[in-house]
Amino acid sequence: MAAKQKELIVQLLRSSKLSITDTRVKILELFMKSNGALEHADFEKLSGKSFDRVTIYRTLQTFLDKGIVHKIPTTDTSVRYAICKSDCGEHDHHDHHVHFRCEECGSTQCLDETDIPVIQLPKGYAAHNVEVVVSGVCKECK
Amino acid sequence: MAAKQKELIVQLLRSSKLSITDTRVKILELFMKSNGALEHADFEKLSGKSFDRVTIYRTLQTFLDKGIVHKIPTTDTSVRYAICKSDCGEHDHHDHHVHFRCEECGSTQCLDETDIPVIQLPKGYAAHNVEVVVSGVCKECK
DNA sequence: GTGTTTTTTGCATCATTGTTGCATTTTAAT
DNA sequence: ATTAAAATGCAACAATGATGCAAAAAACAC
Repeated sequence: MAAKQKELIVQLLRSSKLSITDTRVKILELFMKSNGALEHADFEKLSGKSFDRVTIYRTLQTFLDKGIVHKIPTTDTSVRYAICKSDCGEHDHHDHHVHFRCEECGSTQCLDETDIPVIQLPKGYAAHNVEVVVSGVCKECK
Repeated sequence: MAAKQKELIVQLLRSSKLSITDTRVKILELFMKSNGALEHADFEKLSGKSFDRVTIYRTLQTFLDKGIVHKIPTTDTSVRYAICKSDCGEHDHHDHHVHFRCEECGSTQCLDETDIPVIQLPKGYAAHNVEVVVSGVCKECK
């Protein structure tokens, strides 16, 4: 089980041409364990303070650069990251799914099955990426 | 012109049961002058440093509480505010339009004419609010 | 208008978040 | 096992935001 997951993580890092380090493996484990988005503070808590703040920042930035994770828009100063399930490459990164923020439990989830609609913009605007964040009550809290 | 705008601002503050102060009037003027979203740092710059940082924070929070402005989601730590054009009340606040973030000039605009689509969520989820942020190139930068 | 009460502001202080430079450690490659 | 490259931890710093409290300004009553 855990060994299998570790193997997956190693593969993922290899295919992104990243060295295998404790921090990276641990952070990816945390991503896979949680079914929602995580923010920086979560990693400090969940990892049991074993990693330096700065290392976590740099690790998340590296994962972003490589398209392993993506950011989710928020209306506050928090920065939330979710792991990319599908076809996010290093250079052409798009999230083709909706993000859901539960007002009860505060969790943020990726609704992978829910496609984002096509938005008809006014003349003169060119769209590269569309982010949809729905807030409400999730199925666990209902 | 300017007198007329001032009058509008006073009316707006009165109808929200807020006292008329220099800071509030100035910040609302800046909102009306700019056709996009503003963040805290903008007010410090645009107002010519004449107001205290804390006062600006508190003023924006007050406007949020009263439904005069709303926040726009971002993927970084910045918090962007836009003035509510339409039917945002104190308790039932919804933005029924799309936000556009230009990758060239960095501005964020409200596309008041562009309605947000209805999102079909998975079973068990209840939606209260939907935020759509499109990024790309705006008509000024094209 | 004047005086009083309430609200707002400015300042000092503190907490949190994120960044950078550099020495040390770890990983990868030979 | 040795060496070169990359990642980490630490110290220091900057930016953002919050809170308590005294001074100033606005609103209200007269």
